[in-house]
Amino acid sequence: MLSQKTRYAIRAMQHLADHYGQGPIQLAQIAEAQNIPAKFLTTILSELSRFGIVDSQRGKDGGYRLAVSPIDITYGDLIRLMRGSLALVPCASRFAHEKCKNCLEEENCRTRALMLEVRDRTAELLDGVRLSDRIDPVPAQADSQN
Amino acid sequence: MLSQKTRYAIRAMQHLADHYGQGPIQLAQIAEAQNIPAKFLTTILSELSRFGIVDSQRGKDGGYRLAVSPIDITYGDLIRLMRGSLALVPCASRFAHEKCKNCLEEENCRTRALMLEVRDRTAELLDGVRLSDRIDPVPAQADSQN
DNA sequence: GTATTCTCAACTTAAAAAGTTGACAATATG
DNA sequence: CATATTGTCAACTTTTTAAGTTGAGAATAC
Repeated sequence: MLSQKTRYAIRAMQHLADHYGQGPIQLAQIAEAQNIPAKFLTTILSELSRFGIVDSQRGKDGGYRLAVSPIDITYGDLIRLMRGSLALVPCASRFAHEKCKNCLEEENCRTRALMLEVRDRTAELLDGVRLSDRIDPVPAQADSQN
Repeated sequence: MLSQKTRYAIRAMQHLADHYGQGPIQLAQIAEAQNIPAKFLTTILSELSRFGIVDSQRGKDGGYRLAVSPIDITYGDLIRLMRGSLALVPCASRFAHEKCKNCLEEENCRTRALMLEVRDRTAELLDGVRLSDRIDPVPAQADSQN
């Protein structure tokens, strides 16, 4: 599962993408529109700013804007940035590879191949959609198979 | 990421699958072979036993065995059982659907469609591999793209 | 009846996530 | 330059979840 913080970050970035080219957007406005605790958003936006993916401006009429065109930011980028990896297990991460704690040797791991496949397919999907894309919302019934 | 507990559960189940039809396997043996803290494994196996997916037998020469043929248990099943869902966000879960906390309305969520796609592709992969399958281990270099 | 093995709720500890505080730094404007 | 506005950031608190342990008990075999 994505953390709440990651989800907030995604929504904040969507908000900035939706107002791309319209000058700086204030934190308070994003917080309100996206239903994110303002003080917490502070932490998140500063982080994104340190990552270089948003620019900030202080003082009156300051705020935040994307440092990059929304066409150049994928959901995969955001998730990797915030949570470090798209993989289900540390040893299946491509960018943040790590040995799984208490595991047997990777060479004879029974699930690593599968986990790598999952991570690759996930990446394919998440890297295929950009902040500039407006995705059609899913109608409510589409998901009531349970 | 999968929790440590889920990973332990998977390995324990693999161990039982590998010894399917050979009578009950003792917890201590699984713990040792799979490098899982024995006392913690106690909790995990009891849980799996309550789920009805393993059978247990007490007393001398007791132990655990799969309650179902390993051909009828997929990795998807195990992960769903242990962590409740395969999805990245609560609202994209098919079996444990839930509203995402602090989110906007699902009807105009910008990522739900994508998240549902990810969950479906993940499920397709994870439900396509069974405990009876021996997967070829991935050679160490295959993953060194970083 | 005793040794063995699983059961399970209650507990502890540790770690991560979520969120807040408050002092400070940059900028705009009068 | 004074002041209001807005972002910065490290330190902190609180809450939640994960990880693991304890110990008394119940079933079974011999």
